[in-house]
Amino acid sequence: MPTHHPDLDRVAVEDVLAALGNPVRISIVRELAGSAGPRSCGSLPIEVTKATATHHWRVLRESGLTRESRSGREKQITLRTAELDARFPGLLAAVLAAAPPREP
Amino acid sequence: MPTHHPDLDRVAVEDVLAALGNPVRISIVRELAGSAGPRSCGSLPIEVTKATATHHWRVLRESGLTRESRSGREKQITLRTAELDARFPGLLAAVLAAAPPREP
DNA sequence: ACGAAAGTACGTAAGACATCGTACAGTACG
DNA sequence: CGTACTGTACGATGTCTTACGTACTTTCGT
Repeated sequence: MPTHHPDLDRVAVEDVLAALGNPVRISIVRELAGSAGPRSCGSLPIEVTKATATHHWRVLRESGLTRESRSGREKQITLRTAELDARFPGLLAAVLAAAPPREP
Repeated sequence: MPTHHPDLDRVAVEDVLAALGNPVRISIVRELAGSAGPRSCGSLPIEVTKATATHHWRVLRESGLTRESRSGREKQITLRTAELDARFPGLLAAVLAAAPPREP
């Protein structure tokens, strides 16, 4: 079964938002956005176990945010930046531009 | 205990996204955005029971998306549009501009 | 004062979600 | 070939979410 990547035209914005509405996943997305181009999964700074990471990668992929591919034993993951901006103009940029919350 | 509205500077973007990542809530937000100004809760087209609606209104309020007030026995609810745009520039606009998914 | 209306509080149930450990599969390298 | 490495599959578990019914509070009309 080849890995499935949804057609963005069929994705609802609330599903993208739900995928982004998780601290682990948004940190992955920020990391991917920080380095234009594919990134090997192993190089992502992740604070959960491998099994949990796999789960989050799948949620991101199924929501249409990322694209996955395989090279050797490593998985590569990319943000679908251009496609996302065509489907939801300005959304990803606005999310990525968000300043962190004030602490106290 | 007066109703609490968070200071948006202390809100993390992923919490706003999580609040928006639900079909009932995003439809409330779209409705509020469609009519600039406060809206009485009873006038919102909602497809859940009153108890569930109360739950969603609270999630929206606690995430910083809406402001609530009381007039008589009716509750008024507003989108914190300007504040949100100052804290997360372009985010709400991008979300609201999203086209619905293609059906088939 | 009484009854209807608008929400809320509370308890509860079903389902989704995040997380992990362990076992497994595929690939690379010696 | 055997071992190490990368990630997946599966199953378990605890927590969070969504949803509801019912009972209650407050407020408005009459």
